Amino acid sequence: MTLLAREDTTATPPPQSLNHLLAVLPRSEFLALQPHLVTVQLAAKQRLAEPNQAIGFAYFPVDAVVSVVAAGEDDAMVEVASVGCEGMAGVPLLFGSDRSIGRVVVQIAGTAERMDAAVLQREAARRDQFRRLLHLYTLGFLTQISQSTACNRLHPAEQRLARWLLICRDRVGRDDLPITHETMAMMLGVRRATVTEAAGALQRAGMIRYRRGLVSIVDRKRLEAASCECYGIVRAEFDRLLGVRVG
Amino acid sequence: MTLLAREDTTATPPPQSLNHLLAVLPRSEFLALQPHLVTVQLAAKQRLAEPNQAIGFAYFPVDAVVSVVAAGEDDAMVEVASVGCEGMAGVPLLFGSDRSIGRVVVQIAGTAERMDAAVLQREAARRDQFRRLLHLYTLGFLTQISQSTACNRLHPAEQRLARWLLICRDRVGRDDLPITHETMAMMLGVRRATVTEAAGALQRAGMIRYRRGLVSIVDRKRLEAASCECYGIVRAEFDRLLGVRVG
DNA sequence: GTCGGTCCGTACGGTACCGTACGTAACCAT
DNA sequence: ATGGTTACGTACGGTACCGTACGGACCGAC
Repeated sequence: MTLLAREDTTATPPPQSLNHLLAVLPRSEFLALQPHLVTVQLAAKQRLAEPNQAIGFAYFPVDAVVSVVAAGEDDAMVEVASVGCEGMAGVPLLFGSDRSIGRVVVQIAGTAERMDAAVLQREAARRDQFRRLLHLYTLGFLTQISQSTACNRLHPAEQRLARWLLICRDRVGRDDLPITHETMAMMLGVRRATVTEAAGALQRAGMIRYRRGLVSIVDRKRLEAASCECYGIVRAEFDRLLGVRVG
Repeated sequence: MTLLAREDTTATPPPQSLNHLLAVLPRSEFLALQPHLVTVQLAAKQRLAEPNQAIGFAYFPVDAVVSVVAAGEDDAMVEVASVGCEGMAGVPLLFGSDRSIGRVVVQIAGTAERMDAAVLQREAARRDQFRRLLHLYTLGFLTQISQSTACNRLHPAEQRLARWLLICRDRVGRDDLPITHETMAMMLGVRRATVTEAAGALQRAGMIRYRRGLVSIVDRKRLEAASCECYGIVRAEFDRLLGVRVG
Protein backbone atom coordinates (compact mmCIF):
# COMPACT_ATOMS: atom_id res chain seq x y z
CA MET A 1 0.00 0.00 0.00
CA THR A 2 1.15 3.46 -0.82
CA LEU A 3 -0.29 6.89 -0.28
CA LEU A 4 0.13 7.61 -3.92
CA ALA A 5 -3.06 6.68 -5.69
CA ARG A 6 -2.55 6.06 -9.38
CA GLU A 7 -5.93 6.79 -10.76
CA ASP A 8 -4.46 7.42 -14.16
CA THR A 9 -3.46 3.98 -15.35
CA THR A 10 -1.92 5.46 -18.48
CA ALA A 11 0.92 6.78 -16.32
CA THR A 12 3.66 4.98 -18.18
CA PRO A 13 6.98 6.28 -16.95
CA PRO A 14 8.33 8.30 -19.84
CA PRO A 15 11.74 6.90 -20.73
CA GLN A 16 13.30 10.28 -21.27
CA SER A 17 13.22 11.09 -17.56
CA LEU A 18 14.25 8.79 -14.78
CA ASN A 19 13.49 11.14 -11.93
CA HIS A 20 10.89 9.26 -9.91
CA LEU A 21 8.69 12.22 -9.13
CA LEU A 22 8.35 13.02 -12.80
CA ALA A 23 8.09 9.37 -13.75
CA VAL A 24 5.05 8.59 -11.63
CA LEU A 25 3.13 11.66 -12.76
CA PRO A 26 0.05 10.97 -14.84
CA ARG A 27 1.09 11.12 -18.47
CA SER A 28 -1.08 14.13 -19.18
CA GLU A 29 0.50 16.21 -16.46
CA PHE A 30 3.97 15.10 -17.40
CA LEU A 31 3.41 16.13 -20.99
CA ALA A 32 2.17 19.51 -19.83
CA LEU A 33 5.26 20.01 -17.69
CA GLN A 34 7.75 18.70 -20.21
CA PRO A 35 8.13 21.96 -22.17
CA HIS A 36 9.30 23.62 -18.95
CA LEU A 37 11.93 21.04 -18.18
CA VAL A 38 15.50 21.43 -19.30
CA THR A 39 17.95 18.57 -19.00
CA VAL A 40 21.15 19.94 -17.51
CA GLN A 41 24.50 18.51 -16.53
CA LEU A 42 25.50 19.16 -12.93
CA ALA A 43 29.20 19.26 -12.05
CA ALA A 44 30.53 18.09 -8.69
CA LYS A 45 30.88 20.88 -6.14
CA GLN A 46 28.62 23.12 -8.18
CA ARG A 47 26.39 25.23 -5.95
CA LEU A 48 22.73 25.42 -6.87
CA ALA A 49 21.56 27.68 -4.07
CA GLU A 50 22.85 29.63 -1.09
CA PRO A 51 21.14 30.09 2.28
CA ASN A 52 18.75 33.01 2.32
CA GLN A 53 19.35 33.72 -1.35
CA ALA A 54 16.83 33.53 -4.15
CA ILE A 55 16.27 30.11 -5.70
CA GLY A 56 16.52 30.37 -9.44
CA PHE A 57 15.53 26.83 -10.36
CA ALA A 58 14.14 23.64 -8.97
CA TYR A 59 16.13 20.52 -9.89
CA PHE A 60 14.88 16.98 -10.38
CA PRO A 61 18.05 14.87 -10.32
CA VAL A 62 18.24 11.88 -12.62
CA ASP A 63 21.58 10.35 -11.77
CA ALA A 64 23.13 13.29 -9.93
CA VAL A 65 23.09 13.64 -6.16
CA VAL A 66 22.88 17.01 -4.46
CA SER A 67 23.08 17.84 -0.77
CA VAL A 68 21.31 20.44 1.26
CA VAL A 69 23.83 21.58 3.84
CA ALA A 70 23.64 23.93 6.77
CA ALA A 71 26.66 26.20 6.84
CA GLY A 72 28.05 27.19 10.21
CA GLU A 73 29.80 30.50 10.86
CA ASP A 74 33.15 29.48 9.39
CA ASP A 75 33.63 26.89 6.69
CA ALA A 76 31.91 24.17 8.72
CA MET A 77 29.17 22.44 6.78
CA VAL A 78 26.86 19.61 7.73
CA GLU A 79 24.52 17.79 5.44
CA VAL A 80 20.88 18.21 6.31
CA ALA A 81 19.43 16.10 3.53
CA SER A 82 20.44 14.68 0.21
CA VAL A 83 18.39 14.72 -2.95
CA GLY A 84 18.62 12.32 -5.84
CA CYS A 85 16.34 10.71 -8.37
CA GLU A 86 13.70 10.21 -5.67
CA GLY A 87 13.10 13.91 -5.16
CA MET A 88 13.56 17.54 -5.93
CA ALA A 89 15.80 20.34 -4.78
CA GLY A 90 13.87 23.52 -4.12
CA VAL A 91 11.21 22.49 -1.62
CA PRO A 92 10.78 26.01 -0.16
CA LEU A 93 9.32 27.10 -3.49
CA LEU A 94 6.28 25.01 -2.71
CA PHE A 95 5.45 27.05 0.36
CA GLY A 96 5.55 30.56 -0.90
CA SER A 97 9.19 31.34 -0.41
CA ASP A 98 11.73 31.97 -3.11
CA ARG A 99 14.70 31.68 -0.78
CA SER A 100 16.77 28.64 -0.01
CA ILE A 101 17.02 27.37 3.53
CA GLY A 102 20.41 25.74 3.20
CA ARG A 103 23.23 25.69 0.72
CA VAL A 104 22.61 23.23 -2.10
CA VAL A 105 25.74 21.54 -3.45
CA VAL A 106 26.22 18.89 -6.11
CA GLN A 107 27.91 15.85 -4.57
CA ILE A 108 27.83 13.43 -7.46
CA ALA A 109 27.95 14.89 -10.92
CA GLY A 110 25.25 13.84 -13.33
CA THR A 111 22.13 14.97 -15.12
CA ALA A 112 19.03 16.61 -13.73
CA GLU A 113 15.83 18.12 -15.04
CA ARG A 114 15.68 21.79 -14.30
CA MET A 115 12.57 23.94 -13.96
CA ASP A 116 12.35 27.67 -13.49
CA ALA A 117 11.38 28.56 -9.92
CA ALA A 118 8.40 30.71 -10.85
CA VAL A 119 7.17 28.10 -13.29
CA LEU A 120 7.36 25.41 -10.65
CA GLN A 121 5.29 27.53 -8.30
CA ARG A 122 2.71 28.22 -10.97
CA GLU A 123 2.47 24.62 -12.14
CA ALA A 124 2.35 23.22 -8.61
CA ALA A 125 -0.50 25.59 -7.87
CA ARG A 126 -2.54 24.60 -10.90
CA ARG A 127 -1.84 20.86 -11.31
CA ASP A 128 -3.32 18.67 -8.61
CA GLN A 129 -1.33 15.51 -9.14
CA PHE A 130 1.96 17.37 -9.44
CA ARG A 131 1.29 19.31 -6.25
CA ARG A 132 0.14 16.21 -4.43
CA LEU A 133 3.29 14.39 -5.43
CA LEU A 134 5.52 17.23 -4.31
CA HIS A 135 3.69 17.37 -1.01
CA LEU A 136 4.29 13.68 -0.46
CA TYR A 137 7.93 14.25 -1.24
CA THR A 138 7.97 17.07 1.29
CA LEU A 139 6.88 14.57 3.93
CA GLY A 140 9.74 12.28 3.03
CA PHE A 141 12.09 15.22 3.09
CA LEU A 142 10.89 16.09 6.59
CA THR A 143 11.37 12.52 7.73
CA GLN A 144 14.87 12.53 6.35
CA ILE A 145 15.90 15.73 8.13
CA SER A 146 14.28 14.66 11.39
CA GLN A 147 16.12 11.39 11.34
CA SER A 148 19.39 13.13 10.57
CA THR A 149 18.90 15.36 13.58
CA ALA A 150 18.67 12.37 15.87
CA CYS A 151 21.31 10.44 13.96
CA ASN A 152 23.87 13.21 14.29
CA ARG A 153 23.38 13.20 18.01
CA LEU A 154 23.20 9.52 18.75
CA HIS A 155 25.19 7.44 16.30
CA PRO A 156 28.93 6.99 15.88
CA ALA A 157 30.73 8.10 12.75
CA GLU A 158 31.18 4.64 11.28
CA GLN A 159 27.45 3.87 11.33
CA ARG A 160 26.63 7.24 9.90
CA LEU A 161 29.16 6.78 7.15
CA ALA A 162 27.63 3.45 6.24
CA ARG A 163 24.22 5.07 6.15
CA TRP A 164 25.45 7.91 3.99
CA LEU A 165 27.01 5.57 1.47
CA LEU A 166 23.85 3.50 1.22
CA ILE A 167 21.69 6.54 0.67
CA CYS A 168 24.06 7.78 -1.99
CA ARG A 169 24.12 4.42 -3.69
CA ASP A 170 20.33 4.29 -3.81
CA ARG A 171 20.24 7.74 -5.36
CA VAL A 172 22.70 7.10 -8.17
CA GLY A 173 21.76 3.48 -8.77
CA ARG A 174 25.38 2.38 -9.08
CA ASP A 175 27.82 0.78 -6.67
CA ASP A 176 30.65 3.13 -7.56
CA LEU A 177 30.56 6.52 -5.96
CA PRO A 178 33.04 9.16 -7.08
CA ILE A 179 33.56 10.84 -3.74
CA THR A 180 36.51 11.72 -1.51
CA HIS A 181 37.01 11.25 2.21
CA GLU A 182 37.21 15.00 2.47
CA THR A 183 33.72 15.43 1.04
CA MET A 184 32.21 12.69 3.16
CA ALA A 185 33.79 14.30 6.21
CA MET A 186 32.05 17.59 5.47
CA MET A 187 28.72 15.88 4.97
CA LEU A 188 28.98 13.92 8.18
CA GLY A 189 30.36 16.87 10.08
CA VAL A 190 33.53 15.08 11.20
CA ARG A 191 37.26 15.35 10.46
CA ARG A 192 38.62 13.93 7.28
CA ALA A 193 40.81 11.65 9.37
CA THR A 194 37.75 10.25 11.13
CA VAL A 195 36.29 9.26 7.76
CA THR A 196 39.55 7.61 6.77
CA GLU A 197 39.42 5.52 9.92
CA ALA A 198 35.74 4.62 9.58
CA ALA A 199 36.05 3.87 5.87
CA GLY A 200 39.16 1.80 6.56
CA ALA A 201 37.20 -0.30 9.03
CA LEU A 202 34.39 -0.86 6.54
CA GLN A 203 36.93 -1.79 3.89
CA ARG A 204 38.78 -4.24 6.14
CA ALA A 205 35.40 -5.80 6.88
CA GLY A 206 34.93 -6.27 3.14
CA MET A 207 31.84 -4.11 2.81
CA ILE A 208 33.35 -1.40 0.65
CA ARG A 209 36.49 -0.82 -1.35
CA TYR A 210 37.97 2.51 -2.22
CA ARG A 211 40.85 4.28 -3.83
CA ARG A 212 41.59 7.93 -4.44
CA GLY A 213 38.21 9.51 -4.90
CA LEU A 214 36.15 6.44 -5.65
CA VAL A 215 34.18 4.36 -3.15
CA SER A 216 32.64 1.06 -4.25
CA ILE A 217 30.02 -0.83 -2.31
CA VAL A 218 30.85 -4.51 -2.52
CA ASP A 219 28.56 -6.00 0.15
CA ARG A 220 25.40 -4.03 0.38
CA LYS A 221 23.64 -6.32 2.85
CA ARG A 222 26.39 -6.20 5.41
CA LEU A 223 26.90 -2.51 4.94
CA GLU A 224 23.24 -2.10 5.76
CA ALA A 225 23.72 -4.11 8.92
CA ALA A 226 26.69 -1.93 9.82
CA SER A 227 24.68 1.26 9.40
CA CYS A 228 22.31 2.70 11.95
CA GLU A 229 18.60 2.07 11.78
CA CYS A 230 18.09 5.58 10.42
CA TYR A 231 18.73 4.28 6.94
CA GLY A 232 15.92 1.77 7.05
CA ILE A 233 13.50 4.14 8.74
CA VAL A 234 13.81 6.84 6.09
CA ARG A 235 13.78 4.36 3.25
CA ALA A 236 10.64 2.70 4.57
CA GLU A 237 8.93 6.06 4.87
CA PHE A 238 9.76 7.03 1.31
CA ASP A 239 8.44 3.70 0.23
CA ARG A 240 5.21 4.23 2.12
CA LEU A 241 4.73 7.71 0.78
CA LEU A 242 5.69 7.33 -2.83
CA GLY A 243 5.87 3.61 -3.35
CA VAL A 244 9.27 4.10 -4.85
CA ARG A 245 11.79 1.38 -4.55
CA VAL A 246 15.09 2.86 -5.56
CA GLY A 247 18.33 1.02 -6.07
CA MET B 1 9.21 43.41 5.50
CA THR B 2 7.52 40.13 5.98
CA LEU B 3 6.27 37.51 3.58
CA LEU B 4 2.92 37.64 5.26
CA ALA B 5 0.81 40.21 3.46
CA ARG B 6 -2.03 41.47 5.59
CA GLU B 7 -4.53 42.56 3.00
CA ASP B 8 -7.33 42.31 5.49
CA THR B 9 -6.74 45.27 7.77
CA THR B 10 -9.60 44.22 10.00
CA ALA B 11 -7.42 41.37 11.26
CA THR B 12 -7.57 42.39 14.90
CA PRO B 13 -5.97 39.64 16.94
CA PRO B 14 -8.87 38.05 18.76
CA PRO B 15 -8.11 38.21 22.48
CA GLN B 16 -9.46 34.74 23.17
CA SER B 17 -6.56 33.10 21.37
CA LEU B 18 -2.91 34.01 21.73
CA ASN B 19 -1.56 31.52 19.29
CA HIS B 20 0.18 33.65 16.70
CA LEU B 21 -0.93 31.69 13.66
CA LEU B 22 -4.55 32.08 14.65
CA ALA B 23 -4.03 35.66 15.78
CA VAL B 24 -2.76 36.96 12.46
CA LEU B 25 -5.49 35.30 10.43
CA PRO B 26 -7.93 37.65 8.76
CA ARG B 27 -10.88 38.06 11.10
CA SER B 28 -13.29 36.43 8.69
CA GLU B 29 -11.26 33.27 8.43
CA PHE B 30 -10.65 33.14 12.15
CA LEU B 31 -14.36 33.40 12.84
CA ALA B 32 -15.01 30.59 10.40
CA LEU B 33 -12.45 28.38 12.10
CA GLN B 34 -13.42 29.25 15.64
CA PRO B 35 -16.27 26.72 15.90
CA HIS B 36 -13.78 23.97 15.19
CA LEU B 37 -11.32 25.02 17.86
CA VAL B 38 -11.44 23.59 21.34
CA THR B 39 -9.36 25.07 24.10
CA VAL B 40 -7.65 22.24 25.94
CA GLN B 41 -5.27 21.96 28.83
CA LEU B 42 -2.09 20.03 28.09
CA ALA B 43 -0.29 18.27 30.91
CA ALA B 44 3.48 17.91 31.04
CA LYS B 45 4.75 14.62 29.59
CA GLN B 46 1.43 14.07 27.84
CA ARG B 47 1.90 12.48 24.42
CA LEU B 48 -0.03 13.98 21.55
CA ALA B 49 1.22 11.69 18.79
CA GLU B 50 3.44 8.70 18.19
CA PRO B 51 5.71 8.05 15.21
CA ASN B 52 3.92 6.39 12.33
CA GLN B 53 0.61 6.51 14.17
CA ALA B 54 -2.50 8.41 13.15
CA ILE B 55 -2.68 12.05 14.18
CA GLY B 56 -5.99 12.70 15.85
CA PHE B 57 -5.71 16.44 16.29
CA ALA B 58 -3.65 19.45 15.35
CA TYR B 59 -2.67 21.66 18.29
CA PHE B 60 -2.08 25.41 18.33
CA PRO B 61 -0.29 26.02 21.63
CA VAL B 62 -1.10 29.19 23.52
CA ASP B 63 1.21 29.02 26.51
CA ALA B 64 2.14 25.35 26.34
CA VAL B 65 5.29 24.06 24.67
CA VAL B 66 5.40 20.72 22.92
CA SER B 67 8.36 18.94 21.38
CA VAL B 68 8.63 16.79 18.32
CA VAL B 69 11.15 14.12 19.17
CA ALA B 70 12.75 11.34 17.21
CA ALA B 71 12.80 8.15 19.23
CA GLY B 72 15.79 5.86 18.80
CA GLU B 73 15.59 2.10 19.18
CA ASP B 74 15.62 2.05 22.98
CA ASP B 75 14.40 4.87 25.19
CA ALA B 76 16.74 7.39 23.58
CA MET B 77 14.92 10.50 22.42
CA VAL B 78 16.20 13.65 20.78
CA GLU B 79 14.23 16.78 20.14
CA VAL B 80 13.79 17.57 16.48
CA ALA B 81 11.75 20.74 16.90
CA SER B 82 9.68 22.49 19.51
CA VAL B 83 6.32 24.08 18.98
CA GLY B 84 4.78 26.88 20.99
CA CYS B 85 2.53 29.85 20.45
CA GLU B 86 4.31 30.61 17.17
CA GLY B 87 3.16 27.44 15.47
CA MET B 88 1.20 24.26 15.23
CA ALA B 89 1.78 20.60 15.98
CA GLY B 90 0.56 18.38 13.18
CA VAL B 91 2.39 19.65 10.11
CA PRO B 92 2.18 16.32 8.22
CA LEU B 93 -1.59 16.82 8.00
CA LEU B 94 -0.96 19.63 5.56
CA PHE B 95 0.69 17.33 3.08
CA GLY B 96 -1.74 14.54 2.74
CA SER B 97 -0.56 12.30 5.52
CA ASP B 98 -2.44 11.48 8.68
CA ARG B 99 0.57 9.96 10.40
CA SER B 100 3.00 11.66 12.70
CA ILE B 101 6.67 11.72 11.82
CA GLY B 102 7.99 11.95 15.36
CA ARG B 103 6.65 11.55 18.84
CA VAL B 104 4.97 14.71 20.08
CA VAL B 105 5.35 15.34 23.81
CA VAL B 106 4.19 18.19 26.01
CA GLN B 107 7.21 19.80 27.66
CA ILE B 108 5.61 22.75 29.41
CA ALA B 109 2.03 22.32 30.54
CA GLY B 110 -0.45 24.94 29.42
CA THR B 111 -3.35 25.62 27.13
CA ALA B 112 -3.67 25.01 23.42
CA GLU B 113 -6.32 25.26 20.76
CA ARG B 114 -7.15 21.87 19.35
CA MET B 115 -8.58 21.10 15.94
CA ASP B 116 -9.69 17.78 14.56
CA ALA B 117 -7.19 16.42 12.03
CA ALA B 118 -9.70 15.92 9.24
CA VAL B 119 -11.19 19.36 9.82
CA LEU B 120 -7.76 20.95 9.64
CA GLN B 121 -7.13 19.26 6.32
CA ARG B 122 -10.48 20.34 4.96
CA GLU B 123 -10.17 23.94 6.15
CA ALA B 124 -6.58 24.28 5.00
CA ALA B 125 -7.69 23.12 1.57
CA ARG B 126 -10.53 25.57 1.29
CA ARG B 127 -9.24 28.70 3.04
CA ASP B 128 -6.44 30.49 1.23
CA GLN B 129 -5.11 32.65 4.03
CA PHE B 130 -5.15 29.83 6.54
CA ARG B 131 -3.30 27.54 4.16
CA ARG B 132 -0.84 30.24 3.22
CA LEU B 133 -0.09 30.88 6.86
CA LEU B 134 0.42 27.20 7.61
CA HIS B 135 2.75 26.92 4.63
CA LEU B 136 4.82 29.81 5.90
CA TYR B 137 4.96 28.10 9.27
CA THR B 138 6.11 24.93 7.53
CA LEU B 139 9.06 26.86 6.16
CA GLY B 140 9.99 28.02 9.64
CA PHE B 141 9.59 24.48 10.89
CA LEU B 142 11.96 23.26 8.18
CA THR B 143 14.49 25.92 9.08
CA GLN B 144 14.28 24.92 12.71
CA ILE B 145 14.89 21.23 12.04
CA SER B 146 17.70 21.93 9.58
CA GLN B 147 19.46 24.12 12.07
CA SER B 148 19.05 21.51 14.79
CA THR B 149 20.68 18.94 12.55
CA ALA B 150 23.79 21.07 12.22
CA CYS B 151 23.62 22.25 15.82
CA ASN B 152 23.56 18.72 17.18
CA ARG B 153 26.68 17.92 15.26
CA LEU B 154 28.72 21.07 15.78
CA HIS B 155 27.95 22.79 19.05
CA PRO B 156 28.84 21.84 22.62
CA ALA B 157 26.19 20.99 25.17
CA GLU B 158 26.36 24.27 27.07
CA GLN B 159 25.64 26.38 23.99
CA ARG B 160 22.83 24.08 22.96
CA LEU B 161 21.33 24.24 26.42
CA ALA B 162 21.39 28.04 26.32
CA ARG B 163 19.71 27.93 22.94
CA TRP B 164 17.06 25.52 24.14
CA LEU B 165 16.21 27.64 27.16
CA LEU B 166 15.89 30.77 25.02
CA ILE B 167 13.60 29.07 22.55
CA CYS B 168 11.49 27.75 25.37
CA ARG B 169 11.31 31.16 27.01
CA ASP B 170 10.17 32.76 23.77
CA ARG B 171 7.45 30.17 23.40
CA VAL B 172 5.94 30.50 26.87
CA GLY B 173 6.54 34.23 27.26
CA ARG B 174 7.74 33.86 30.84
CA ASP B 175 11.19 33.71 32.41
CA ASP B 176 10.30 30.76 34.63
CA LEU B 177 10.35 27.38 32.98
CA PRO B 178 9.06 24.38 34.92
CA ILE B 179 11.49 21.82 33.60
CA THR B 180 13.95 19.32 35.04
CA HIS B 181 17.53 18.55 34.09
CA GLU B 182 16.35 15.09 33.17
CA THR B 183 13.93 16.44 30.60
CA MET B 184 16.42 18.89 29.13
CA ALA B 185 18.92 16.05 28.86
CA MET B 186 16.50 14.03 26.76
CA MET B 187 15.77 16.95 24.49
CA LEU B 188 19.42 17.74 23.96
CA GLY B 189 20.33 14.09 23.62
CA VAL B 190 22.90 14.14 26.42
CA ARG B 191 23.23 12.66 29.91
CA ARG B 192 21.37 14.24 32.76
CA ALA B 193 24.74 14.84 34.44
CA THR B 194 25.93 16.80 31.42
CA VAL B 195 22.95 19.13 31.76
CA THR B 196 23.65 19.58 35.46
CA GLU B 197 27.18 20.64 34.62
CA ALA B 198 26.19 22.96 31.78
CA ALA B 199 23.32 24.49 33.74
CA GLY B 200 25.62 24.92 36.72
CA ALA B 201 28.03 26.88 34.57
CA LEU B 202 25.27 29.12 33.25
CA GLN B 203 24.04 29.66 36.80
CA ARG B 204 27.47 30.52 38.15
CA ALA B 205 27.77 33.01 35.31
CA GLY B 206 24.55 34.59 36.52
CA MET B 207 22.52 33.98 33.38
CA ILE B 208 20.01 31.57 34.86
CA ARG B 209 18.93 30.35 38.26
CA TYR B 210 17.31 27.09 39.04
CA ARG B 211 16.02 24.83 41.74
CA ARG B 212 14.29 21.48 41.68
CA GLY B 213 12.32 21.50 38.47
CA LEU B 214 12.26 25.21 37.79
CA VAL B 215 14.69 27.15 35.61
CA SER B 216 14.58 30.95 35.57
CA ILE B 217 16.25 33.13 32.99
CA VAL B 218 17.74 36.12 34.77
CA ASP B 219 19.99 37.60 32.08
CA ARG B 220 18.52 37.04 28.68
CA LYS B 221 21.07 39.09 26.77
CA ARG B 222 24.06 37.25 28.11
CA LEU B 223 22.35 33.91 27.77
CA GLU B 224 21.85 34.74 24.12
CA ALA B 225 25.55 35.51 23.80
CA ALA B 226 26.35 32.18 25.46
CA SER B 227 24.15 30.26 23.02
CA CYS B 228 25.15 29.23 19.53
CA GLU B 229 24.18 31.28 16.52
CA CYS B 230 21.47 28.73 15.71
CA TYR B 231 19.12 30.56 18.03
CA GLY B 232 19.38 33.83 16.16
CA ILE B 233 19.24 32.22 12.75
CA VAL B 234 15.96 30.43 13.39
CA ARG B 235 14.44 33.39 15.17
CA ALA B 236 15.33 35.71 12.31
CA GLU B 237 13.79 33.34 9.81
CA PHE B 238 10.53 33.09 11.73
CA ASP B 239 10.49 36.84 11.90
CA ARG B 240 11.02 37.13 8.16
CA LEU B 241 8.35 34.58 7.37
CA LEU B 242 5.61 35.50 9.77
CA GLY B 243 6.68 38.84 11.15
CA VAL B 244 6.12 37.49 14.60
CA ARG B 245 8.19 38.84 17.41
CA VAL B 246 7.64 36.55 20.30
CA GLY B 247 8.87 37.03 23.85
C1' DG C 1 60.12 11.93 -16.14
C1' DT C 2 59.08 15.04 -12.90
C1' DC C 3 56.56 18.30 -10.71
C1' DG C 4 52.59 20.18 -8.23
C1' DG C 5 48.45 19.17 -6.43
C1' DT C 6 45.18 16.21 -4.51
C1' DC C 7 44.12 12.43 -1.69
C1' DC C 8 44.74 9.09 1.92
C1' DG C 9 47.28 6.95 6.21
C1' DT C 10 48.73 7.78 10.60
C1' DA C 11 50.05 9.85 14.90
C1' DC C 12 49.68 12.53 19.30
C1' DG C 13 47.90 15.16 22.83
C1' DG C 14 43.58 17.13 24.24
C1' DT C 15 38.59 17.34 25.37
C1' DA C 16 33.91 16.74 25.66
C1' DC C 17 31.50 13.86 26.28
C1' DC C 18 29.79 8.84 27.86
C1' DG C 19 27.92 4.98 31.35
C1' DT C 20 27.49 4.21 35.83
C1' DA C 21 27.01 5.09 40.35
C1' DC C 22 26.23 7.03 44.77
C1' DG C 23 25.13 10.71 47.93
C1' DT C 24 22.25 14.52 49.42
C1' DA C 25 18.66 17.71 49.31
C1' DA C 26 13.94 18.96 48.32
C1' DC C 27 9.23 17.83 48.06
C1' DC C 28 4.98 14.79 48.76
C1' DA C 29 1.68 11.86 50.92
C1' DT C 30 0.34 9.96 54.98
C1' DA D 1 7.27 13.98 61.87
C1' DT D 2 8.49 10.31 58.65
C1' DG D 3 9.31 7.65 54.92
C1' DG D 4 9.26 7.36 49.87
C1' DT D 5 10.22 9.54 45.78
C1' DT D 6 12.07 12.68 42.76
C1' DA D 7 15.68 15.91 41.54
C1' DC D 8 20.29 17.61 41.57
C1' DG D 9 25.61 17.30 42.65
C1' DT D 10 29.59 14.86 41.89
C1' DA D 11 32.96 11.42 40.77
C1' DC D 12 35.65 8.03 38.00
C1' DG D 13 37.26 5.50 34.31
C1' DG D 14 36.45 5.02 29.45
C1' DT D 15 35.92 6.45 24.54
C1' DA D 16 35.02 8.75 20.47
C1' DC D 17 36.01 12.07 18.86
C1' DC D 18 38.83 16.74 18.05
C1' DG D 19 42.84 19.94 16.00
C1' DT D 20 46.90 19.59 13.99
C1' DA D 21 50.39 17.80 11.54
C1' DC D 22 53.37 15.21 8.53
C1' DG D 23 54.48 11.82 5.12
C1' DG D 24 53.53 8.96 1.24
C1' DA D 25 50.90 7.59 -2.70
C1' DC D 26 48.62 8.67 -6.70
C1' DC D 27 47.55 11.54 -10.79
C1' DG D 28 47.32 14.85 -14.35
C1' DA D 29 49.94 18.53 -16.72
C1' DC D 30 53.81 19.74 -19.01
